[in-house]
Amino acid sequence: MNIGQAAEASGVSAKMIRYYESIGLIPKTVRTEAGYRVYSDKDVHTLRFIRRARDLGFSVEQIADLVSLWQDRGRASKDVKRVALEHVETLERKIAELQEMAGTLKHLARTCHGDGRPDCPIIEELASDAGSVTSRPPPKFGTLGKISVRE
Amino acid sequence: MNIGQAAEASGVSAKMIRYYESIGLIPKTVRTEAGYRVYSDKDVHTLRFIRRARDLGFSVEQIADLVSLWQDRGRASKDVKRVALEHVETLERKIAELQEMAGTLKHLARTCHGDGRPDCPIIEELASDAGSVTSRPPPKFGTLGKISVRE
DNA sequence: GCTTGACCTTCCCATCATGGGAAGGATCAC
DNA sequence: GTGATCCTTCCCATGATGGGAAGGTCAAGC
Repeated sequence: MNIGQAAEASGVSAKMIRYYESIGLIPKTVRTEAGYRVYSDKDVHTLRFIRRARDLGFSVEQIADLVSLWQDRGRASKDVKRVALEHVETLERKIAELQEMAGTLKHLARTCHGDGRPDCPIIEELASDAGSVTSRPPPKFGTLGKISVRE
Repeated sequence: MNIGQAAEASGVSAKMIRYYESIGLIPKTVRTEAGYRVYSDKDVHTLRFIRRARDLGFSVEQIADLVSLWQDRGRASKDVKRVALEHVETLERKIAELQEMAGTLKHLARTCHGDGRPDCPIIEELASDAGSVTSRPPPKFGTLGKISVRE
């Protein structure tokens, strides 16, 4: 099977399959004489595993752990559980951070007329001289990076 | 005031101040003869405004809107409110997405012994042949990008 | 006046996962 | 054999941020 079919079957784009190969997440495939990558059903299975883990928000690094645990038949389930629960914690920290942003904004928006007049508590809060706009200001040297909410 | 002092006073790093200037979010500053950027208290005020908006998760693009609304004394508060509420919606979509991931994982983790034995529902779910791991699979051609949960 | 350290400048690189696209070769269906 | 569709590699872009190098500037202390 060529890369396009493997992509179709696994839900991982051809571009990403090549990328995963380049960073060593998946091994280099067999090639045809012409240099085309060739995939087996087993490879597709692995790719699907990876896609599911991505859908759950695991980083490529964590996925590498998960894949090797998956392929280690003697693994201890606690090792898998640990990876999963650590990720849950990360997710929950992010959720809390986003919720604080959304909460602050909703509160400000509630107090804003939202009509044709110029006075607006939202702008005023952003422009205020006081410390921080969030209740717990993001620690300058904290462990949490900026949250990305790009679409 | 030099860039370092402006950074200190505003909470925006010197690196980011230069970046914001380079992309046109803030205007080019006056320079000393030696080429050093010079900032006024008003500039610092603007930078602090920007930092607060960043803390609330607004993108640089949205911040550009907010800054120009801020500086437009005749703005309609509804224009500010719209930007804010659109961002709240984005935040809430992200929150829901992260919550779904966390929920799925917590459920799987609950059913995993987490001991020395190898059998693990988490891995099994990732490796399963069924469709998607999340209840509503991320639409392949949807409007929502991948969620970033990097730290 | 000269040295030293702290500051500033620009420029390039890295992140992380992903896609776009170009240039060129391979394969396949007709 | 020809055109369409695939594949290859390579480079670039995203978004906000930091790291760091190479070199210029400035102020304080001697």
